[in-house]
Amino acid sequence: MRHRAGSAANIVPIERRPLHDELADQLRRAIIHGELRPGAKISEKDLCEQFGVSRTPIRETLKILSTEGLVSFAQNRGASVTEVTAQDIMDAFPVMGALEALAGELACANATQAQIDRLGVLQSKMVAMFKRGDRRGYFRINEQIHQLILEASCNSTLPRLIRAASAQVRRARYMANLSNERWAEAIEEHEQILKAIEARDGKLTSRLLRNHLTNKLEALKKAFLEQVD
Amino acid sequence: MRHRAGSAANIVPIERRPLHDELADQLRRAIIHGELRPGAKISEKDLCEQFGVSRTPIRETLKILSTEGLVSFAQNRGASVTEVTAQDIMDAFPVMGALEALAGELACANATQAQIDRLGVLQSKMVAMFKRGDRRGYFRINEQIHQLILEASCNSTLPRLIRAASAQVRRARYMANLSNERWAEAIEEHEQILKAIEARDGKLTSRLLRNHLTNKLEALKKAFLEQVD
DNA sequence: CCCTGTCAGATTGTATTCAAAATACATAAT
DNA sequence: ATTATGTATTTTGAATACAATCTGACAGGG
Repeated sequence: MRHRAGSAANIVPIERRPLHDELADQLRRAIIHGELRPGAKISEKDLCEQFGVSRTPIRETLKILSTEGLVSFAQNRGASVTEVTAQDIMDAFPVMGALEALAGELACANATQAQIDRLGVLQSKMVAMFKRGDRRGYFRINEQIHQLILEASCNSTLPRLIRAASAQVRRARYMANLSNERWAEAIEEHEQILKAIEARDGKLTSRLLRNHLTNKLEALKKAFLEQVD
Repeated sequence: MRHRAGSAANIVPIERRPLHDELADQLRRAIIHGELRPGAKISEKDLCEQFGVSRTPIRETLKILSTEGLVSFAQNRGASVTEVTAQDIMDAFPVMGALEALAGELACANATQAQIDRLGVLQSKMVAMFKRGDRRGYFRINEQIHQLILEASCNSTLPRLIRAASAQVRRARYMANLSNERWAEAIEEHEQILKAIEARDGKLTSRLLRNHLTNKLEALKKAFLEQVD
């Protein structure tokens, strides 16, 4: 627990985030989930009406998302959701792979035992989700695992970068379904990764994570080819 | 020549960049060069007066730099130049190393022969700068080389990410001087990297680039320890 | 003397307004 | 009919205006 205020229970620090922050989260989510389609024009006026705010925070938000690569600007012609070609998505995977591999390697060196234990717990939860066939739950735990590895890496640069790269990869998830075979494979890969981290074998962890991303991409390619509807 | 307008000579498309673009470039440079010190408060009003623009584009610019990690915001307390601890800078190097290594590996697979030839030319120029003792010129060519490798990698995600990571690394350059010994070493390393790319040996290129960054960091650490003034 | 509370001034966050450019539409010319 | 030109409308880019929050000084009480 981070804050303590007297003996009162459930005192939680009130937080009032700036509008651009809140807006960025919502728009980011909408883009990643595909609710805003690639290439779709983003009208500032429309957004103002939807969110009930003025153009200033909207414009600041769009600048942020633009830097993150989710939104593109055309001179005097406003913003649009960045188009992603299949190539763009494929490009994102090796980069993500390199970064996650590094995170894993560093985590082997820097993780606390508590963090490694927690990884084990999450892994079990994830397997439970798999057995239950709960895809949404699986993805949630999966993200928590990657997040924990990231934290354990104790590197201040990685989070920002991975965040910047992951958006495209996460977009991909919403464009093609996870096949059952691939799902089982992924679970198995995670099992190995966990073992490698527990053994604090940096090189192995690194290689496994890179392969994990490569396999993810291969599965995605296949799913795309089959899903020509 | 990209445009042709009748027979008139030297007709060049006029370009008017948005203010936030121009501003971002200038502020980014100022921060990287250390003209704006880490931790320094950034007053919007002051910037308005300095640049002769209103607060709107200034604020958009600050949001951009904030996403890039160069500027930090405190709730209702405005922006300041992001503090970098020695640890932060050290953290940036392995990340940068992983990304550059990937860029090199991909470049080996995807570079055109023309690009590789051009790398050779740049390498010669860089050696010339070294022999002349022209540090500024050296850094300029050095950046062009890394830029070219990046282009040759034909990956759409890498440029944005490397850009995001490189700022910290480039900041470091302005905080400690390049020793003559390290300079000579770096030239030699570049020579090897070039050879590996010419041989299109992806694995080797990758390893050399990662080491290059590691050595850069080691040299930096040493320079810092000596420079206790 | 230190702590607390209040208030003026300054600064940031957001809304509104003004200006410039792009699009849409109507009209004229070939 | 089709292209080109001129005008109106819309939308973006930037500036200004207003509101909320913070800073710091100072007064009064413990």
